[in-house]
Amino acid sequence: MERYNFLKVEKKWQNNSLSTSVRSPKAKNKYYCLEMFPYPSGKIHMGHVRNYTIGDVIARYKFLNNFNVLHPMGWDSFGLPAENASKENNLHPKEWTNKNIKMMKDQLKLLGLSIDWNLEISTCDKDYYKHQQELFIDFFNNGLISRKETYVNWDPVEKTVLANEQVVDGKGWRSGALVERKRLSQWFFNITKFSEELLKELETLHGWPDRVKLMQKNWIGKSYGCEVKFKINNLKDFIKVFTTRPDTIFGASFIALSPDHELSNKFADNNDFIKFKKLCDKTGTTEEALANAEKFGFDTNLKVEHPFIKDKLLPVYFSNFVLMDYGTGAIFGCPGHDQRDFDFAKKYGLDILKVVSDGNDGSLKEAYTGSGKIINSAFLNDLNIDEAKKKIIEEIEKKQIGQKKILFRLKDWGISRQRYWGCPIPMIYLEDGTVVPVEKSELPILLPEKIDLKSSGNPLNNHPTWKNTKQLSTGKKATRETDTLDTFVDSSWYFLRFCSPNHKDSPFDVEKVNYWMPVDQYIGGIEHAILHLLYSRFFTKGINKCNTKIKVQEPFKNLFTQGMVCHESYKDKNGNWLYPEEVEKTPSGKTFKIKDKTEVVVGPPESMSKSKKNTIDPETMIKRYGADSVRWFILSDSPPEKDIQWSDVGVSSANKFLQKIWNLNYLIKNRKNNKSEKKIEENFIKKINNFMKKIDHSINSFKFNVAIANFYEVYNFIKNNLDEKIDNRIFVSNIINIMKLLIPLTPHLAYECLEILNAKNINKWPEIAANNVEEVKLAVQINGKTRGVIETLKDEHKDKIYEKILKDQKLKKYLLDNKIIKTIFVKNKIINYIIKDE
RNA sequence: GGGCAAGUGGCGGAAUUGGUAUACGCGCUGGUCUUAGAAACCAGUGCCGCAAGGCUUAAGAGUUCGAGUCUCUUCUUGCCCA
Repeated sequence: MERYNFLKVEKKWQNNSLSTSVRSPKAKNKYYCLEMFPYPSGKIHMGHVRNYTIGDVIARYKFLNNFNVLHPMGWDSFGLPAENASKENNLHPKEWTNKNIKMMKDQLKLLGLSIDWNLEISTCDKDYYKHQQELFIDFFNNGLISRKETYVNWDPVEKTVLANEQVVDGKGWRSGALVERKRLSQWFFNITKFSEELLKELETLHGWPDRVKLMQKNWIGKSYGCEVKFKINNLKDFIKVFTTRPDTIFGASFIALSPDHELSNKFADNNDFIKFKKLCDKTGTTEEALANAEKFGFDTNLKVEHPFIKDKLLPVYFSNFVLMDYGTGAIFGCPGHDQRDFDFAKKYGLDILKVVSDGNDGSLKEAYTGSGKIINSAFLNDLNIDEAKKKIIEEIEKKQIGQKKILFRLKDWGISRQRYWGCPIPMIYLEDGTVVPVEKSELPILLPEKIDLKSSGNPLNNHPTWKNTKQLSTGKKATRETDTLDTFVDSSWYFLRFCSPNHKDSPFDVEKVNYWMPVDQYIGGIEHAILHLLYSRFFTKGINKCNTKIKVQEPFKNLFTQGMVCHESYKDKNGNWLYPEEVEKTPSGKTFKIKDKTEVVVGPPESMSKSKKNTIDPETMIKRYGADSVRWFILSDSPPEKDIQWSDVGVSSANKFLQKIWNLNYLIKNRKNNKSEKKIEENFIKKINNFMKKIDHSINSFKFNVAIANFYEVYNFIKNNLDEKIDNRIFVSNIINIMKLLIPLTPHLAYECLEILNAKNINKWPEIAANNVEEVKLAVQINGKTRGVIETLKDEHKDKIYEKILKDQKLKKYLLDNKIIKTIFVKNKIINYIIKDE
């Protein structure tokens, strides 16, 4: 017997269109299978392997089930790492990126994926970003883009603006630097115009995990509240505040304004205020940063009148925890029932009033935000919170000092980045100050080839000539926008471009988009649950608005979020991280460094990351065990939505099992034609069909680990039946069916085995009989406890079953010695006798 | 602090959705083969017990003829939001 040569076989099938294409244009139904495209960092990692293997299983499964499958791949190839790499080794970002793409593509090909490489796109390619610029102009002309001067999160290390969601714990997500507030003029996508739609249509996404929908819902954050005007004492002016807790208005003890509130103009020359404002700039702009930061304020010495308590005056402060772009930039502070207000009141010695009963009589040690009856609030007393909200809003509206208001937490999407390696924004500034888009005929606005990335500041702005231009229609002098687009823009429409990636005149061929979209199955990491998916939904809606011929409303019909690939980490005695290949384990469980035999500290399994060196290189594994083994292992060990722990033993045993399948195939090929016996054959066919049903069901419902368990079972079954009295033609044809089921998981091995068995119509999922069960195993329970199992015919009557049970030595004693009070009978499943001692 | 998941052998995990708990794999134990090891093959493997049998799905209660699955309480872990 020849040993399975995966190197030879995998190469063979990776170059055979029978096994690489999943397109069948004549098929009745289409299926768009998409995995999140990678950033070309240089090498694929195990996360990619998992993501793309899952996608490949689905694409192949659908193809074999007679779908015309679109399964493309591309590169999210703009972004900062290319600039950093360029600084380090003097390689132009474009060259660095394209070199990485080439390497990663070669690696992906080793996995044997059914990707249609003719559709490949790269977002840094001018043929891609040209169309992105066109979409930008369309969005601009349709009022979906605006320019606003706002405070932004400024990353002082990367010297760029960060979106709120790129700020984690007050630090830049990539650099880790403390984020500062800076006032800048920025381009924004007006995603908030779709707040209501983005929220509402979540309900139509039945194929999305609930938790992703919930995360988006919370992110959009619709809240009902109310605006109230507080009259400034001795002045005619009002301060308009927004609150989601109008029910606590009787507990108000101060007004807090954002440092950017319009009233701040009055203090522009006040040195103390300027100092205070500088201090505020050190706090970030995220809600989280504001909540955690120490609260401080600046007393305006102004007072406002309480609208419902006669003669009560409230002090007005500027404070660092109120955001200008949420609500009106002003709040009333109710220290008793909001922790931030509580902290502030403590610091400045302001009143802390209780207006919602917490069930205790004593004073509050922290803000009480739970439910309870309203107290100390005149006409609101004894109402619960919701009733009080309704009542007070009525009163506020009656007094004409405010009204009910719906507010969203979602903010417009700032897209300006002060970087070189991104899509140029196709806008120009005329000398008279007007800002207009360039003519579409001028597109693409190309990035300059020569660029200085080593000086600080915005590289395009530093460029000697690039920004100088003229308005095409008038010939007027103009300056180009020198910011580039956030790379999240690039990935917000690539799934649409894949439908017609080579379409020249416009971003997409409408007919093809309407045929392929929506994506039937989108697969990627949970880390994109909010941003990428929300932006993509926004883009689809925006495109819809600009081009009414596009029919798609929601881009991703079904979403699957796979778990991470984890590995334990290793540290030597000096605290340096070690790669797994630098350590060795003794059978007793000790781990030591191979180099000097010193002991190593083993950390818990965590997501693979370069910084912790707990990575396993996919290419090394593929070369050692074969792509099929790697695919098999990564599918087998855990359900795909959960984290998986990488295990060398696991891949190795996957490899052993695939060798066993190969050996079995060889045995079948050379099997002698035994005398056949009809009953045995029928039973064999029935059993195989049951296995096929299980496997089909498992793959179809994304339970790949279960599918693989089913394969082990059917393997054991076939192996034990090799010498049975089964005609060889029947034997082989059934095995061929099983091998076909193997195609989605381990395509190379499966195609090779099928070829050896002379299978016909290889790319067709076998027919699986719906229900061929004639005999069933029925559990026999006594008082709810299972006491045995009997075989019965399907749908057999319970009296017959009773007769059968009486023939069973073990079971009959329970029934004959006792009185049966009741019988619960569930057809083909259980029979339960309730008995009583006699 | 709030919300959402989840908790099953030594380990990864299964359970057709309220109906035989622990499938399948890893590991381990014994055996065959081998000069030896690796590989391969065979057998065993939830716990207690010689056995008959009993117990067991984080802990406790409840609903039900019947609960890993449904309800409540508690504990633990993870994720998201503050």
